[in-house]
Amino acid sequence: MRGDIVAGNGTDPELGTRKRFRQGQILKLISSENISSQDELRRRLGHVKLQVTQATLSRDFHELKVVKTAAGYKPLTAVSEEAAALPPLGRALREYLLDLRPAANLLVLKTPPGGAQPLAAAVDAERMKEIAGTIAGDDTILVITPSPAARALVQKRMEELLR
Amino acid sequence: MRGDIVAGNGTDPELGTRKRFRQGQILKLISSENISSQDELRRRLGHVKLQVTQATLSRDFHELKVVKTAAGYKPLTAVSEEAAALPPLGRALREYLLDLRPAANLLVLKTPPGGAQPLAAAVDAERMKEIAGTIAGDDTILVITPSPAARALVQKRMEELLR
DNA sequence: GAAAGCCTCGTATAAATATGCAGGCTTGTG
DNA sequence: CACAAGCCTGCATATTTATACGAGGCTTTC
Repeated sequence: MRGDIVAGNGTDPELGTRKRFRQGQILKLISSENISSQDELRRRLGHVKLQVTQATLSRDFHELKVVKTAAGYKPLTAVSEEAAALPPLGRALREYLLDLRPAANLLVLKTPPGGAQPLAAAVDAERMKEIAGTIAGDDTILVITPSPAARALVQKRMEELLR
Repeated sequence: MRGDIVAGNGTDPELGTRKRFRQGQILKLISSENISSQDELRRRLGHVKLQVTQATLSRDFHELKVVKTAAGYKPLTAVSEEAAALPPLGRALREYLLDLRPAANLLVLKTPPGGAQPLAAAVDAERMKEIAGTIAGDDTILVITPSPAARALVQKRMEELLR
């Protein structure tokens, strides 16, 4: 027996209308203004005659699939959810690469112990035509290209993937 | 003078290498396993000989633009960031629509007071060929279509946008 | 029309995340 | 070498978010 004044469906003429309206306002506010917390949003909604608690907004965000990003709250559509994942090689490089050294037509990649095999596999999987082949030990990979020019190209691509 | 044992750059052979490696592992872990908090992630990283605090992971997430979604942590690429926004009509409907009533070849939309004009503008902007025209008052919009069939189509589309 | 099932939502609080501060590294620079 | 600057990070804690619980309203069912 803690709460006293409770809401129910409030003054709803139709079922769930208040909620839907509020969620619409939420989407509008987060896309226009720069809101930095659910509590701030709660205060803004007050201006529009919508009184709710932070808890409700947390639930709304969940339903609307709104996430908090460095640049404010964003609705996450099905589309954008899929797009979220690094390409294999990019991920492998980030994961394992410690050093990348050019040597004429060769590229020497250093990894932590045991990292060479998996990273080499990712490089191979990329099937870059500039790569003649790879040899991987325990913490070192030799990437062999036909020429220094090709090597430069491969190197550039890897550096971009690391960004 | 609170902390005693502090990390600095640790055993880094190269500057910032440890950090990069850790961030790679983070991306790998969050994409494969189902991690539900930064602290859980911290424990997982322990298995791979990476000792860090939750605070550091929070900072890593920020740098990697990783956000927390209902379905785990996701890296937010530039691409997916753009995709985040509802189409105008969908947003307007969510924002204003209280009720949607069919009537022969007409569709009556109810909004909160003052909502009719903006919503009607969004409907007009959509330029659906099944819509002959709209008339908006203060809290009601009349959408006029040539036939009941066209009306059904428009209605269906709006309901989908609301879903 | 009472019971059961469902929503929606507030309260209180637990859980998760972000951050101010300080210290250890490393890298210049005079 | 001493000193300053910049980084990465831990610690402690402030801030933010999620949730267990229960209330009240609505609808459906017998």
